[in-house]
Amino acid sequence: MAENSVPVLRFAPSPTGYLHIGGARTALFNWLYARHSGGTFLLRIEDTDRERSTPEAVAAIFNGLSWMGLDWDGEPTFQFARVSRHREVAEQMLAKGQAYRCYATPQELEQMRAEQKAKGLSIRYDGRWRDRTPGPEQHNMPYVVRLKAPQTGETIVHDVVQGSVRWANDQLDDMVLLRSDGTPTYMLAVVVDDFDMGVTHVIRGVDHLNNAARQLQIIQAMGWPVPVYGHVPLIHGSDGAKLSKRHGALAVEAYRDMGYLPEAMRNYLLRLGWSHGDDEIIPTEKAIELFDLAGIGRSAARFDLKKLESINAHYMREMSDGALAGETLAFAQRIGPGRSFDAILRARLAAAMPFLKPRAKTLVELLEKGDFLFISGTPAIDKAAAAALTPETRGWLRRLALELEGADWNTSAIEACTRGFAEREGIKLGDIAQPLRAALTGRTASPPVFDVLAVLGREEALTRIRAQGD
RNA sequence: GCGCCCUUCGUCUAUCGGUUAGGACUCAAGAUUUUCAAUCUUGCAAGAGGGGUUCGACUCCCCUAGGGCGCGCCA
Repeated sequence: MAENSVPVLRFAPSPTGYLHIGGARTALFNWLYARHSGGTFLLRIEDTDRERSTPEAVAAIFNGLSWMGLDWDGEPTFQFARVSRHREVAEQMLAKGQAYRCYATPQELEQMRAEQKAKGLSIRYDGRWRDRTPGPEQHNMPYVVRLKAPQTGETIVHDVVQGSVRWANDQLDDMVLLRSDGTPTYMLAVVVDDFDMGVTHVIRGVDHLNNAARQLQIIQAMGWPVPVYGHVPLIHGSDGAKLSKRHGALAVEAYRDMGYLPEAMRNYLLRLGWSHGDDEIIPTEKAIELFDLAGIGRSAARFDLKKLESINAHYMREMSDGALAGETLAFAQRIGPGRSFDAILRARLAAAMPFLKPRAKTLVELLEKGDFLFISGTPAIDKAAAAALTPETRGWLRRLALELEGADWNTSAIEACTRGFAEREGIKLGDIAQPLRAALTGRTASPPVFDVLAVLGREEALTRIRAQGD
């Protein structure tokens, strides 16, 4: 194991779809460890499956990682561009007798598997061409190159999260290295690329644990250094089943559009499977400082939107008013193209932020709760708010507006004025506060009314109150 | 079917043989309050089952059950 060198980590997704939650966490762990250890974080696009790889998916991966704030070092590697190198390694193995040509046809193999299944045997290649020399009838026939894997003994993967996992070699068959069209398989490509890129730590999902054994056999055949392996548990849906489309949002960009902050996402994903004592809120900077491979747990975690929400709410409250306002506006413009905000609206939002942000768990909710800020004139009055506007309360509003005209326009002055009004009218503050809130926001729940008055400004506020005054 | 992995409150987790099994989310109650939040306080809630090992097991071993992953000329 390359212990003395600077760690080289990589994230190697195949571009066949969006960047999903599980991939994002794998990328996060790799990134955190690289940043923690002063190592390198590389990105490799595994696009050897020409059928399923798309440029859109490549873009989605770039965008997803960028949104997550996971920056990679150097230019991304595209695996397909390296096929000749992969082939070269396969040829070397062939020359050294560590691989062999197999002329079995797909149909033949299919039949073999069917027979194995019928007999209740485990399904694996039976090595029919392992020690067979091709005869004249094989001349010009298509063949694949297979690894001549050891048949006795065992292959042991020393994994930093799973421990030492061992397979009896007779459980592992001779895998295909080169397809009949001369292109490399994933197993070969991964090993060759990791070696060429100097990858020292392979951190990925447990779904690759079995692959690690097979890849290790190739590495051993080539006499290459063995990377440190770490196979992290998968993320499941809230029902405990494998995360799939029926669980709804899988793409990280979907969470961006639901109004989650990348920092919150990082914190949440980090805690899914990794812990540091009782720490829950771990900002990225702290995470880089603390992250270690030893802290990764072994069991699968369920995705819990409520907790993500809670963490997101925390980071929103922590963010400075100006920064959050900027974030919110940018978000609003992205999800609602064409929506623009003039300087007055921007200023209003920033001013309202201190009492708006503790009331929202996502940017979407923030925008929704603050919608009364973005309109000019009378807000739409909802049903409950309408009930607060009776002939009697409308009368109060009309008279209050008169008094407010002369008040200083800041929260405490407005409050003092209103309290004085209530006292003179012989009513409780709450009696006037609710109709006032209804007139200003169209709702019965809102930030403190006096703050709303202050933020809206004298003109706008009085217009709304007068509109509801009888 | 075969191989490998996993199993502490509903969820994420702490515990690295000796704790009243801790924290967080959720939920409930209370405090605060012009509403709703935020905040604070309190509460509900867990070692899958069965065997061992040990003076003593959530922790170590075995079995069972449940769940997951893999078994392609996909990655």
